[in-house]
Amino acid sequence: MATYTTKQQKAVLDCLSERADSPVSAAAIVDALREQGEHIGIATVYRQLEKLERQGSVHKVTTDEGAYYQFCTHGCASDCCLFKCERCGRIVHLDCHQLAPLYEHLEHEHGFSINPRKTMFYGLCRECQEGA
Amino acid sequence: MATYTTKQQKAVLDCLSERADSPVSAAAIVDALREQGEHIGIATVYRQLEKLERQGSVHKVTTDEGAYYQFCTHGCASDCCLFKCERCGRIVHLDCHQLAPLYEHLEHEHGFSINPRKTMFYGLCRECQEGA
DNA sequence: TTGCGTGCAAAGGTTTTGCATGGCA
DNA sequence: TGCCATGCAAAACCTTTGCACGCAA
Repeated sequence: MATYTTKQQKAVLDCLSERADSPVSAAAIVDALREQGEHIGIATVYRQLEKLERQGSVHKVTTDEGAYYQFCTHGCASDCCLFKCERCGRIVHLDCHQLAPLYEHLEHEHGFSINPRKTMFYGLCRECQEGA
Repeated sequence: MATYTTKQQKAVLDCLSERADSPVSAAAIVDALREQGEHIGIATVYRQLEKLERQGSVHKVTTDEGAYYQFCTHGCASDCCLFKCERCGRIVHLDCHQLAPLYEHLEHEHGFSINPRKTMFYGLCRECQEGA
């Protein structure tokens, strides 16, 4: 199956790569592109996101507020995860050298091989803890 | 505000407690109760789940396939998390003594206080790894 | 009897799908 | 020119809400 390069395709990918490492929702992509004067149907955005996810350029992460997509610059090695603040809703990409040994332990002792790209920690970020 | 004890309320709670520690969707609760001959509207189930969540007897967890609710027998201390297999969809409650030090590290070194009740690891369970 | 809880249906939000048209190769 | 990609609208889900009625206290 051949695959064409369209301007919509490029627009979605550009939009994500400009926001590398910060997850964006499909609706936010449509809004961002509209501000640049590009009108793209949300169905197209979803279809492009699915395609980008299949080819591995973009990661889909699921939260308590719907799906987010992120263009990942680094290789998403075994020492990262995602964190979402339950108060402010911010999602951050968290790198921590202590994750790798944990993931290894979970794999060898518990039989679960972890996908760091989707793994999501919930809690409160520093700012929201202070404000609480 | 007074609160009444209804048979629907009891049915939802019983259904969850029979499946303690394994997350169940709202639709699954309706189905399970129907099999017992109890017809309960899904709106009622959602309303009961919300109430149970507010009073802390039930935890709501969000996955890539919608919300699940679980009756938690133990205190959900700082050494647990949830794991969902990306292949078979099974969700398990994972207790691991290595989680507590990680959560502490994330709190003190990264400023994120973790909520183990909602934190969700994704990956492959042992069975699905072998079958892959 | 009072008013909370229920059921049904409708509404809301997000994501997917069908179909005719547009545009890349 | 072929056929993949797009856009729009409709459909499909999941979850919430409105409203009249039922039922616990």
